[in-house]
Amino acid sequence: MRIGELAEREGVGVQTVRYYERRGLLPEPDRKPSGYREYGEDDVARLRFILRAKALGFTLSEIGELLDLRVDPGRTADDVRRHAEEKIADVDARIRDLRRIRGALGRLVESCHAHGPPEECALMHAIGDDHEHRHEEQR
Amino acid sequence: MRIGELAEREGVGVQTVRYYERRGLLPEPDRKPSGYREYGEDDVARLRFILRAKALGFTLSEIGELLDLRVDPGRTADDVRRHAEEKIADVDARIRDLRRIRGALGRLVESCHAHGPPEECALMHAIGDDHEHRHEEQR
DNA sequence: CTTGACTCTATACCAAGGTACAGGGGTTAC
DNA sequence: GTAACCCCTGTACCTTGGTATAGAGTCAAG
Repeated sequence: MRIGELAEREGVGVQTVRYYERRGLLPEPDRKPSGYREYGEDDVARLRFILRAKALGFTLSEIGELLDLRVDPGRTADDVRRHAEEKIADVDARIRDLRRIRGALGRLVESCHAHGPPEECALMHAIGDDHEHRHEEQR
Repeated sequence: MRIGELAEREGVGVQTVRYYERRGLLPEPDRKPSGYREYGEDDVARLRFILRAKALGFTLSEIGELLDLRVDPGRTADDVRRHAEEKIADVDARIRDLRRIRGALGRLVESCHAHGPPEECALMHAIGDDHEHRHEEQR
């Protein structure tokens, strides 16, 4: 398929697809004799992964690192494993924080069910009551 | 406490704190006669919430909406409930996606434990095998 | 009573992640 | 063969979320 179809299938602009290629997130595709880029289903899957990971708060650089965990002759399995374990710790921390927010939102909805004006909200405390938190996380 | 102490306690710059105030994420604090901003523990908690939510991929605008779910005379409980339910759906979707990535990373580490070169990676499929996905999510 | 570290406002600048031309060529349908 | 519509490269521009700088006031220690 051509770039327009790929872009439309994932709901982004063609410029964005070319931008991801420049950033090294998408591989340089084969070209038709005309010079047109030619994509396959693998590219759709890869683009989809990029978009969802982005919505989860990963930067494009981090997404690049995630994608680089894939087969790459010249890297040892041990190296890949270490990187993957770092990412796992990061992902686990995000899930924990999201669950706290989720819980607080749930309680907020509960408190709104019966009585009139909304109650004091536990949202901030949900995520703030943990003092041993990673400080490098400020993107 | 003054702005410098607040900023240092959460590991950001004073400019950032003032920027959040301009964006309406932090309330305008009381001022000393000198004009210096004066902060309390509530502000620390609120700032911490903002920073963590940001690391989870929420934009500053979305964080504003989350914070606005708090007590605000003039909003009905029903209104707050509806907004909170939207946020819950969003948060649940993020947790689902993160768990998929987490699972795929876990399998990747498993595959690296015993044998030499890393195996073909299921990372993309982990997050891509679901065709009824929200398309407004492209931030 | 001055020096150094902090604060104030206002404005300018920056990086990330796109998005929009400009100028040119390919492709397909009539 | 000529519209209408795609694609190409290259460059310029935009928004978000800050960060830095300029010029001036404040505060505590010595």
